[in-house]
This record gives sequence, C-alpha cells and structure tokens, in this order.
Amino acid sequence: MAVRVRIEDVAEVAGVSMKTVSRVLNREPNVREDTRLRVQSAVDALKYKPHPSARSLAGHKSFLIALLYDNPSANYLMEIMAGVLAACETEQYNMMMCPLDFNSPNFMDAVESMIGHSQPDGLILTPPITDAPELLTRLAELGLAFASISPINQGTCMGVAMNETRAAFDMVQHLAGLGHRRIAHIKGHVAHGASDWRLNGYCEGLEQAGLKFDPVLVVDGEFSFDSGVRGAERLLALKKRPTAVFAANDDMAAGVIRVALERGLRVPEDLSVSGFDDTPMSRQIFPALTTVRQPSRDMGRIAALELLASIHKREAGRMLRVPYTLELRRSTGPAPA
Amino acid sequence: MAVRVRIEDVAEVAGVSMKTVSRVLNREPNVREDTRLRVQSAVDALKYKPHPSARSLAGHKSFLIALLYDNPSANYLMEIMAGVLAACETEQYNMMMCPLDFNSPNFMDAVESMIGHSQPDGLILTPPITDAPELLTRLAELGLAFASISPINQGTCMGVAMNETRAAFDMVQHLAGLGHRRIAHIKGHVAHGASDWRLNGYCEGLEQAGLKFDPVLVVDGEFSFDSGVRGAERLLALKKRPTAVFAANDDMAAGVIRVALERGLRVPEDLSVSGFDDTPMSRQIFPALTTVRQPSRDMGRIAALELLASIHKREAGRMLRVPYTLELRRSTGPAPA
DNA sequence: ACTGTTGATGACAGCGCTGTCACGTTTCCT
DNA sequence: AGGAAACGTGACAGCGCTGTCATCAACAGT
Repeated sequence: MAVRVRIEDVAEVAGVSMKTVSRVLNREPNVREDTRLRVQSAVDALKYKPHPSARSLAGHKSFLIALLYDNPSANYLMEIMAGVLAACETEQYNMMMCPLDFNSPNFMDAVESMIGHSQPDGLILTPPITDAPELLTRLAELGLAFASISPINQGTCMGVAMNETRAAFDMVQHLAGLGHRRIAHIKGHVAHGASDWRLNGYCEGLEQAGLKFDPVLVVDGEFSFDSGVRGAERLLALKKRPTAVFAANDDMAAGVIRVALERGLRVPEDLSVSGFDDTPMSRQIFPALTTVRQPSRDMGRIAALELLASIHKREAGRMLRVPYTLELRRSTGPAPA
Repeated sequence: MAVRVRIEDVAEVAGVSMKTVSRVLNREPNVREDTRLRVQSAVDALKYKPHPSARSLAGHKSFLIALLYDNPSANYLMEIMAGVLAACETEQYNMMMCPLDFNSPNFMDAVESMIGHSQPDGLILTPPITDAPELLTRLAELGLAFASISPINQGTCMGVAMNETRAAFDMVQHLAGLGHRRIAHIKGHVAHGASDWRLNGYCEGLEQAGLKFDPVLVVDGEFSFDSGVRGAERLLALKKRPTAVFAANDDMAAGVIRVALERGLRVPEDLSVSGFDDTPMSRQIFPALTTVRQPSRDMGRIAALELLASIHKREAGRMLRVPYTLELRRSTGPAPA
C-alpha cells in the first residue's frame, strides 16, 4: 500500500503552512483567492485525501450520521438509505445503519450504546422511531441534532414529511369517482403516525364524497401482508361486502388481492383494491396495484441535507414537505353495477 | 453533553497505566488475570467507550469494512447487510454501504475514491462486483482484504457461497417428479455467475430425469420482473408450450405468473412456476411461489466474520459453504394430463 | 502620521489512543 | 545456583489533523 499523502506534503508543495491547507479544505474564510487556488492544485496533483480519523480527533466531530430504523420494509429503507447516502457523499460525511428494536425494553440502552461507541454528529430518525418521546428528550439533553422522516409531531422538529392525509383523501376520491359506495379501509400499525393520517384522509374522503363512515368497513392491520390477509378475510365475509378496499399500505393491499383471488373474486371487476407506498411489488403483482407514490429517496436526501446544514450552522433546521403522486393502475376500476 | 471518559481516567481508577488498559481492551496477551479484572471493572464502572477515531489514528486501522454492491434487490441487500452488521457488532467494527455502478466507466475510480476517503480495513463484495477482474487485481496490489459472497471463482478467494447448481438441480427434480416433461428455464443476468450455475443445474436436472435439453425452452432474462414477463411471453407463445417454468429468480417467476394469469392460464393447474431466492414477495403473490431459499443473512454474517478474522490474523480466510432449502409452495403442481 | 481594525497566514499544542521499547520480575533450563 | 528466556507493566512518542493564538500586512478613520 502506497504511503499516505499528508497535509504537510500538500502544504510543502503549495508553499504554505498546514493550517492554510486545512483552511482551504474546510472552506474556512480568510484565505486569499490565489492561495486557495495554489493549495487546491497541490491537493489535486497529490490526490490528497484527508485522514478521516485525524480530522475527527482534532476537530471534535465524527463526520458521521446514523440512520435509525425499525422497519420491516426493505424497499422503503433502501430508498431512504440511498437518499441519505447521496447527501452524505456531497457533504463528505459517512452514514451508519442502526437497526433497532423499537419495542424492546432495551431500546434506549441500545441507542445510548450506539451513540457512545460511534459518536455520530447527528441522527436520522425513521418511523416509528421518530415518535419515541424518551428518545427525543434524551437527544435534547445530549444536544445531539436529528432529522425526522414522517414524524407524528411535525411542529417541533426538523425533517421531512408528506401530506399523507391529503394523499389518502385523494385515493378515496378516486374510488368514489369510480362509483364505489362501500369503500373499506385496512388500518396501518398503531405505532405509526402514518396509520392515523391515512385513516383520517379516508374519513375526510368519505365525507367529501357524501358517503357515511361505517365502522364495520374499517379493520385493524399492522402493515404486514398477513395482516392484510386477515383484514380482507373479515371484510369479504361481510354480508354486505365492500366493492373497494383502500389498504394503508401496499403489502396489506397485496394480501387483499390474494384473498380476493382465492375466493374467486375478480380484481378490479368485483373488487377494487388500492394501497399506499408504491413498492416495486405493487407493479409486479397481478393486477398491478393502484397506490400512492411516496418519494422516499428524496425524503432521505432532503432530511440528511437539512440535518447536515443544521450541524454546520449550529441552528435548528426546518420541517420540509415533499409531494406525492397517485399511481393509478389496474387494481381499481368502476364499481360493479 | 457530558465530558468524555478517557482511557487515562480508567487507568487511574484501576491503578495501572493507560497502556495496560489498552491491552485489556484489545485483548492483548501478557496481562495478569487479576489486573485484567481490575481494569475491566473500572471500565464498567466508568462506562468507558474508547474513542473510535483516536483508536484508528494511533492504531493505523479504521475499524471499518465496506459493503460494495450494485444490486437492485432491496431484500437481498438488506439481508446481507443485516448479517454483516451483526458480525460487525460483535467485533466492534463499523460497516459502510457503498452503492456502485458496476457498468459505469468510472467504476474503478469510484472504488478508489471510496477507499481513499474511508480507508476501510476490508471489503465485502456482492455479485456481480465479486467478479470484476480489474477490481480484484487492484485490491491485491493494495493488500486490501476482501470477502466475496457468491463469487464465480470460488477457488481463489475468501468468502461464502451456496451450491446453487445443486439447488437448481433439485428444483428441476421436483418438477420432473411432478410429471413435467417440458420444463422451461428463464436465465438470469449474464453478468452474474449465479445465472450460469442455475442454468447448469437446470441442464443436469433434465439429464438426471431423462429429459433432453431443448434450446427453445431456454430464454434470456436479466433477473428483473420485466425480463420475466418478456421471457414468459415467448415461452407461452410456443406451439408446444412448456408445462413448467423454472425462472432463475423470484422476480422473473413473478413475471411468468403475471403473464400466465393474464392469458387465462391457471397456476399451477395449467402451468407450474418456480423461482429462486425466496424473496418476501414470493410468499405474497398468488399463488405463493415454489422457490429456493438462500440464507442471505447468514451469508452476510459469515462473510463478515471470516473477513474480520482474516484481518486480525493477517492471513487468508476460507471459502465457506451454506446450505439451501427448497420451499415448496402453491405455484408448482402435477403436470396437466 | 498614528492608532484601530480587519484580513491572511503560520507556529504549535494537543485531540485520545496504540506502537515501541525499556525495565523489573518471574520462570525455566542446565 | 546462575544465566536465559518469558512475562507483566509503564513511559513516552507520535498517528494526522484542527483549534487557538500570535504575527504581520493592509487599510480605514481621525
């Protein structure tokens, strides 16, 4: 392995002190333009890369942000992660993945331990970890910056979110527009704020369409395929069956389609089904699923950029909004006569 | 934020020198048992965590391994990642994710840049990055350790693999055992060794069953759902249709099922379909897919453990084997009469 | 012209740890 | 018993950077 180029070598080539090179590298002020250029070309010529550990040690920063998650959806997570990674790349930061068990009694210990070991400069929180009061309190105590993705309480923190209520509202409008009068809903996991938003959007959508809320048509779910299957079994066993089911996510919607097909119902002729999230699977099942596309990758990137900006400027960041889109596919159609 | 506990503080409490604490922490030899215990209890009492950057800087190690990938399958990657992460946790290492574009002309530059910036102590390679000769050569030059997951050339490197040929063979046996005589295959992406292994297993399986290889029944694919759709369209348009399709992965198998259902064929009554990988989706589509389960998480963990062991011992690691299992589900059944 | 302020730069300590080497003590061998 | 080897421990330098402070030049205001 070739000997490492150090900042001293760059300084010598550029004819300045180490400290000036350091200033250029860290975009600090008070460097003359020609000096900056001279240093920059020395850096390029030597292909110099600062040693991350030395930077961290001397600068009291880890150049690390941690992505905390407890989410079974690989696709969602990979998208968020890709976005965070993209942001880190431009900002010369590193990202570490932190799988956690949100319901474990050792949840806080696990977080503390990870923070103690890795010393991240900031955290990205994903649902449902966004909504652990104990964690938020502790982070405030530690003075550790964090950005939340789709947190329940969007008033008080930095991060990114989508208007999920509005998206669910639009979805119900879509179904009502196709003539459906008995539109069911399978709720998401209780620990997730998204479940409430989507349920609220469902209710508001019904109201807007002049349909009255029927508690029989709303069943519990927990975002898993199996819970979608169970929900569908209850809904399709009703004497007055719904003609459309809006599931709070795609996995559950897939469960509904499965049950419908098993019972000999045609989708969408006999039953329309829609989901939420636009997972890759939603395009692969038959029929392809009508769903709400959430720009997860952008959300990851935006949350990370905002977090990093707030770390640099040492001030609170904003809560940003991203748009959704309805993906109308084959699983929804006109209500049966 | 509380003031950091340093190794010096631990040394003072334990009544030894910093260096002895360091020895205990790094499990170095030549420390008396009672000294070790005394130090350990001081560490526990103070909740001391070594500063990672200081360790790296002084010890000329980064305590970092990088997971390189260019793989569209989120599930596969998350499983591998979870395994690697688990291994890292026990060994006090960190992992960084490195998405790469294997086909980009800048592939090597991207790798070099990442290595330069992050200085990992080792790499985990996933297909198809396992098989880039230029990369392997360069890593040898750099003396950088790496473990490969399912590489084509398993003779010369450390890592982990499964007998995919044998698994494909078994799958074809399963289909032949159900009475199928016209068994088709949709190949995987040409850049992946797995495609060849699975094709070979298919051929061997046919031979074992006394069926002769028919080139018409083997079509190209590239592991994507869409390529499965295209393959199925070709196969199902044949005058003498196959009664079973063994796709080289689950996504393509899902594509086959989609096309079959669209054409009014029943699965498995009219067409049996099987895949490979056991993605979560394989259980969620209708009918649930017969497939080969690959213990990806274990593979990630084993590869990482072997890599870390080889880094510590400074010697070459082994190529390890993991077992597969056939998951027989509803998408395969007796051949039509 | 004289002081005060800002800008541009460098000297140097020190971040928290490990590698190296030196030293005293114990154990082993003949 | 005497020397060699192994063991257990500590002192201290230094890993490659950045923070702090000192320094000097340039320029503004009186």
